[in-house]
Amino acid sequence: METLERTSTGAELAPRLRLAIMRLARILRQHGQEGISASQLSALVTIERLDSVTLGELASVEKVQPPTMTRIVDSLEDQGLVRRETDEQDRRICRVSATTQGRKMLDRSRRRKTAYLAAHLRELNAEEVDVLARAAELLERMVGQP
Amino acid sequence: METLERTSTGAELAPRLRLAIMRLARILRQHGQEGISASQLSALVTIERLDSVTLGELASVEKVQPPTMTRIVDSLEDQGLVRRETDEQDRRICRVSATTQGRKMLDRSRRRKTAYLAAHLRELNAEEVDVLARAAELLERMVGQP
DNA sequence: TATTGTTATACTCTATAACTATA
DNA sequence: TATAGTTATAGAGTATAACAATA
Repeated sequence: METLERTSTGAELAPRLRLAIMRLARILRQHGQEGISASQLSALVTIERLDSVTLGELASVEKVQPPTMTRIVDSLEDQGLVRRETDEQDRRICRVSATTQGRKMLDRSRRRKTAYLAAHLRELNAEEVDVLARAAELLERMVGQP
Repeated sequence: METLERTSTGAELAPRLRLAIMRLARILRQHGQEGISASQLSALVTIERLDSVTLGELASVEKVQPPTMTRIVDSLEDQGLVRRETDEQDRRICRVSATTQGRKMLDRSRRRKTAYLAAHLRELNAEEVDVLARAAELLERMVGQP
């Protein structure tokens, strides 16, 4: 053996991985496009996840100011994708949840992105799919997913 | 052995991979932030890559309309990050290239994203880094990189 | 006359400041 | 008086339509 295993812990890997991830994400974003804007879609995802979330929480999670979230929720509500409800204990608070129609739209958007990815995964052999499956686990750990 | 290897070619993998990629990309975007807007940064990346690119090509690659690209290049030029030059053969054409300062800004932005990723890669063992290195190759192939 | 890029104008998305309703 | 959300207003960013310069 000429040398030990390269002890690189990502110094060369990081820039390549970064570029590939960013490009793939951009492609997936384009394929997920429904009729709604990126910020509306993002908010809808969060609304479904946190269900019955207050407008303030929502603004904070989505990193926009409350007036902006008021507008976003307005337009989602106009499109029948979410529902506003006044909190019964504290009537200043407004809770937002996804309608059935909103959930369906999310499903469609996800399915399109997934379909794009799946189509490309089909071109790989079993061993390569396995590598990506293990990579997915590692990436999930990295972004703090359960 | 109870069953054959699952012959899944990504049907279960695709949604997980999609989610992990999108989240990581979002985190990296936040870490790369310099003082310029996302569309300015994106255009600058393309300008550096295609060097001496015409404004029309640039608009087409970045998927914006020419007037929008005129604005973006205006502001990049005001900040000293790119340079406009009139084509000598055809004086209708305007060619754009990155200045030294523009390239430095790209380097900084990339270094920050890379540093974030590298920090997380350091928490992995050699075998896991290897899995991600192989995954990077596969993702590169998937997004059509050389 | 056709093509490349720019200017004029309008619409969307976002923010800050001021306001309303409730606690 | 303090808090949750909304309305008013202004600044980016983008698009389409009209224009200028060049081929």
